[in-house]
Amino acid sequence: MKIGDIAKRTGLKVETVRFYEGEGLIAAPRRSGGNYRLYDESHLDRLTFIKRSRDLGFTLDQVRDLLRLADDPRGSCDAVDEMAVLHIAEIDHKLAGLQTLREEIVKWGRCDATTIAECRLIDALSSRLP
Amino acid sequence: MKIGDIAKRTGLKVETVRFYEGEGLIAAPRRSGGNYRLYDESHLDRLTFIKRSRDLGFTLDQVRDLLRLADDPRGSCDAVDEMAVLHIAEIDHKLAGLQTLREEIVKWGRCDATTIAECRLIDALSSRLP
DNA sequence: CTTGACCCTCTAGTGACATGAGGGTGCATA
DNA sequence: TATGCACCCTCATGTCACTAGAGGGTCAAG
Repeated sequence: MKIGDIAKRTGLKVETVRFYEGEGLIAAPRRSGGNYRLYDESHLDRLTFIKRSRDLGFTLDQVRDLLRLADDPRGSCDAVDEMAVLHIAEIDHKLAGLQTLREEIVKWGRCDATTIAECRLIDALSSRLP
Repeated sequence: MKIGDIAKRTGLKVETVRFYEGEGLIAAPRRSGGNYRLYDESHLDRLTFIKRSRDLGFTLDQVRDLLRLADDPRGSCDAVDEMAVLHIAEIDHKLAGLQTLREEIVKWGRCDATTIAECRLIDALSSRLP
């Protein structure tokens, strides 16, 4: 598999795959005569793991941790569990923040004024902080 | 007002205030004999506006637009309105994404396995993409 | 007169890539 | 054989919105 193929199969961009290699998240693959990267199924598995973890919102550092844990089949599952729980807490925090924010904006309602001078949105933004 | 005072009153960090000046979001204030920045109420207003906009999730470029609009009291309010609507749409998109993500993680349930080899979380992450 | 809180400029780092320059490879078609 | 085209390579730099640090200066209180 060339880098374009594996990118397509994982849903990553070509540049991102190279970036992950530079970051040490995946091993450098062998090269073709023309110096092209050649990947096999093990790379596909690893990149899939990374892609899914990233899609779930884990940072690259967290992905590094998950990979280390996943690489030891006899290790304990507890650490993974803990990461998931913490991650959910973070997501809930973000959800709450976005909800509040949405309500804030909706609260302005549609601005029926015609000029900026009477615009409620601009008004709300201009008001001094409490 | 010195930079520390205005930072406290706006809820911004000192470095952020200087950063906004460098970015041209606020005018450079006059200086004291000792080369300290000295701010007045107009700076306070503008920084408050920026801070509130940022808290609501607008990017600095959007803040720039909002400032330009706010600076013309006779201008039309429509553009501001449109930005708010677009912004809400973006927020809804993010909310939906986070919800899905949360469900994904919760779906794994608590991992009652003891070793990584049986861990459902690791399993879910390893599975090939559809 | 010294201490400590505050201020200054300038540079570099963060996360997770994206973009572009300037070139090489490999295969099909004219 | 030449040529076009899609794909690949490395290396450098840009993105966003700050944040941190080095190395210094200012100012009021005790």
